[in-house]
Amino acid sequence: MPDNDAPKSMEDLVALCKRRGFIYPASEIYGGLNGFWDYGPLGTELKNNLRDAWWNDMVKSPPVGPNGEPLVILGLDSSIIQHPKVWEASGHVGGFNDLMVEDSETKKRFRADHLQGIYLLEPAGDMKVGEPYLVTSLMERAPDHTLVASSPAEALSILIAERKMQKLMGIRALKSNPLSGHSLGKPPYAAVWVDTDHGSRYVYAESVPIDVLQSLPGSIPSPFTGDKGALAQPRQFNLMFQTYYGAVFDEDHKTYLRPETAQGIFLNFKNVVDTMRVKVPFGIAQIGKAFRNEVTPRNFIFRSREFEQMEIEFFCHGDDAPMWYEYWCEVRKNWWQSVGLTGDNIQMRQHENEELAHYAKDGCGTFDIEYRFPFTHPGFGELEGVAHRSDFDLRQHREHSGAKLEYFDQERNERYLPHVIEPSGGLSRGVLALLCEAFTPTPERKGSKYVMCFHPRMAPVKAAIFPLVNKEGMPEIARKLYDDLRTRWPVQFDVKQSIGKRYARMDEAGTPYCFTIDGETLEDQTVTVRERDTADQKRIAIDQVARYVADETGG
RNA sequence: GCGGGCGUAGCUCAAUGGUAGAGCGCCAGCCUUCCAAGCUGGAUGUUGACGGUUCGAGUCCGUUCGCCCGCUCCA
Repeated sequence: MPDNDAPKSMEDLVALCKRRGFIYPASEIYGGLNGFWDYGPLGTELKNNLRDAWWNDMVKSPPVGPNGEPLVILGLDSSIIQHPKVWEASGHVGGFNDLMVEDSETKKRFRADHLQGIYLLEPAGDMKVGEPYLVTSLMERAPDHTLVASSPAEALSILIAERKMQKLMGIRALKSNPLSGHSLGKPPYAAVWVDTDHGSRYVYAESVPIDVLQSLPGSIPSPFTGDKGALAQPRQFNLMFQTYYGAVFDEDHKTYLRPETAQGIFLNFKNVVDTMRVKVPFGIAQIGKAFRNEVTPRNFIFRSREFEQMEIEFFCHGDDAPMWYEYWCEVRKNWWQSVGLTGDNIQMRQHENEELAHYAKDGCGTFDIEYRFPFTHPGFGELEGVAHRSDFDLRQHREHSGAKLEYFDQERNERYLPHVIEPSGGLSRGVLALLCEAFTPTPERKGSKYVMCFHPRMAPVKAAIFPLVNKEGMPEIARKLYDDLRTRWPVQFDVKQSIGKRYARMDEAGTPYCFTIDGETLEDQTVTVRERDTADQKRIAIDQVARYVADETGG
């Protein structure tokens, strides 16, 4: 079984994935494309198995709810390309078209051109000319030792009002009205003549130039905390893939590839309610591709630019949201364990307030289900987030589209926007977690260097059928067994080379069972079952093989 | 995005500026009665890409793409 104490080698895993047809670098013959990967034959089977298990367990046969009744979860498959206004309503467009600066402590962002500083024109004490000491921005009011304003003039008027600020700058008196203040050349938008401990001088405010932000990020205090050194380099956050619909590339037809599948569900909430005879609480589920221009794609398929999500939006009354939130955290963790992620490698983690996404601010929080990947070891990486999105999305779409999205609850005799609990899992990341969990070096075993210990339900190939030797009627019997099994499962038939080599090949593919026809089969109609993880063998009747595979693989 | 390392056969790696090779794997045949056994034969390369220097570049120089590590980042 996997040794969970030591991190496994990602390099070796990536090599095995390519060698055995799980995952290839995308566009490899052209040199590859950063942030994209292709699934090979075995990887596709693996991903399909994980996807089908989710769809079966969440949609076709959903879990039982707190009241003992099975939940109602309905499937959906919405467009990857949606109306451009969707992404304005969802909040994805707003913050990400301009250069943004992020405070690494609070995770808050502001537009770089909204960052404004108040400068001294002459040295005063420790302060130097041209270096920003107090910083303002358009963001909401910050802790008391920084200024927040929508314009330099406003910043200065706050400076006038706030005696503490004056103290920080060594200002004893303001001599002129800043709002009628001096023009000081290239655009100090406002200035004020002040008395300080070191004499009289100008103070003025202007946007902090981009090159100053880039060269001196450590010297600029954060507008949120006033701390220096917390601001990251300003950068363009073009998170979404732009595209155009229609044959003409015209700005009116610009839209985006979806960065999450969730919005398609919100767009169809009303359709589903109107057509499917459902009552709140219920869920809508969707599996599909999503696209994000990640700043730094890395760690194999963990952060790629094209990936696949498995999302449920579970609609409920706001009062019941905390209960459903707890419920889904439990259901989803159990599910990941059921597909083979067990032990200490999986954990739940509550988000801190600062890291909550924009849509989750008002909810009861976000739980991450995390997996200890080799590249995060001993830390963990996100596999799924269970978030309370409150009624944020339906409210946004109601405002932007004008559609009536309220739900009328007959039992409560109340019209309301449902709240949403969102278990949002990464299918691609799930595949990676399955690969990492299964990947087991076996230096002690003579046969194979690696075994992929997949849960039998997830294994891309369920079984292999071998004649022990390629003669004496064995291949014919093996072939008949193979023909029988292949209509129900992905199985392989192999007569070539030594039996040990064939077992070893199946170990690397993660095939859980090998059935071998040997001399004894000819006498008593039994075959050996060779188990992947232990290499143990036992005999079963040849006519029981199909039942054995069905029992062991859950199908 | 920054710094460092690395790109040669499917994989792991050789090859003073002078004819691109080995092992493993793969394929075929033989052999083989349970864990990459053995024998024989075979296929496989735009040396990541583009340009430059040179009589001649896998090797030197420049650019670019990709991968790995550390920062950074990851609404």
